[in-house]
Amino acid sequence: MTMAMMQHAYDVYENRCPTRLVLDRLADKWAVLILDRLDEGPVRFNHIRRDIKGISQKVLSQTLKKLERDGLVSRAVFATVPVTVEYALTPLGRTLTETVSALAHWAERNMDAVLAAQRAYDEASPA
Amino acid sequence: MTMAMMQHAYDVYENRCPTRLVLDRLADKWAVLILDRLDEGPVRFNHIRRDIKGISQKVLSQTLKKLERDGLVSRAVFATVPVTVEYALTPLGRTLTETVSALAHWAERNMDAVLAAQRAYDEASPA
DNA sequence: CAGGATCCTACGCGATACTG
DNA sequence: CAGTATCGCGTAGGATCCTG
Repeated sequence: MTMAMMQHAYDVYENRCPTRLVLDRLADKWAVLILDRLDEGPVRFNHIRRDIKGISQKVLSQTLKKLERDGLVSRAVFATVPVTVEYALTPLGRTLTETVSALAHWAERNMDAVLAAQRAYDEASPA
Repeated sequence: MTMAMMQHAYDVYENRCPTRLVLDRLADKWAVLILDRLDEGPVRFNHIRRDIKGISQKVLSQTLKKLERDGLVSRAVFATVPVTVEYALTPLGRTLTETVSALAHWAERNMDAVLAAQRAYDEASPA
C-alpha cells in the first residue's frame, strides 16, 4: 500500500474495483463528445448524429443507451408526428460535464504541443 | 454553426479535427489509470504493471509508448544490471493530470450513484 | 424521425515464447 | 528487468436494410 493508493477511498488500480466500471464508460471518446455536446442543452438524436461527425447511428444509439443506464443522460419522448426524442444531461450528468469538458478543452489547448511532440518522436525513430 | 460550436476554437465535433486525436488518446481507460499513477512520481515498468491490476504487459507497453510519443510521459533508462527504466510525467503531462485525476476521482465519488442508476434502469426493462 | 436487426470484417488484446 | 514477436480469437463497430 503506497501513498499513491492511500489517497483513493477505493483502489482504482484494483482489477474489479467498481470505479473502473465508471471509468470504462467515461474513458470513451464518443461518450466524452456526446456529454460535451449535451452540456449546451437538450438535443435530438439525429441532431447529435449530424453534429458529431463520424459517429455511426449504431454507436450513437449504443452510447446514449449506456449513458442513460448510468444515469448521466435522460431520454424524453414527445408524441409528435413523427416522434421526437430529446436527450439531455441529468443532474448527475451535469456534475460530470465540468470535468469532461475540461478534458476536451485541454485537448484543444494542447493539441499543438502534442502534435509537435509526435513529430519529434517520429523523427527520432523513423519507421 | 451553433452556440455550442462557437465556444471551441477548433470544432471538436468535426471528424478530422486534430483535437480528436488527442481525445482518442486521453479517452482510454488504461491511459487515465497510468497517468494517474505516474502523478505520484517516477515508476518502473513492472511496478506499474503490478499496481494496475489487469493490464497486460503488451497493452502497458503500447500505451506507454503512445503516451511518450504524445509528449506526456518520459522514459529514462539507467545502465544498471539488469537495466532499470523509469517512466515519469513530462511538464506537459503534468498539466494534464489535474484534469485526468479529476475524472478518476469523479468516478470514485459518484460510483454509488451510477451503480444505483444502473440497477434502476435494469429493473425497469428486464432482459 | 429515431432507432432495431443483421451481416461482416478489421483489429484490439490476451497468451505464449523469446531476448538483451 | 524491460521489453519484442507471433499467433489466434472475440468483438467493437461500420454498412446496409427495415420499421413504428
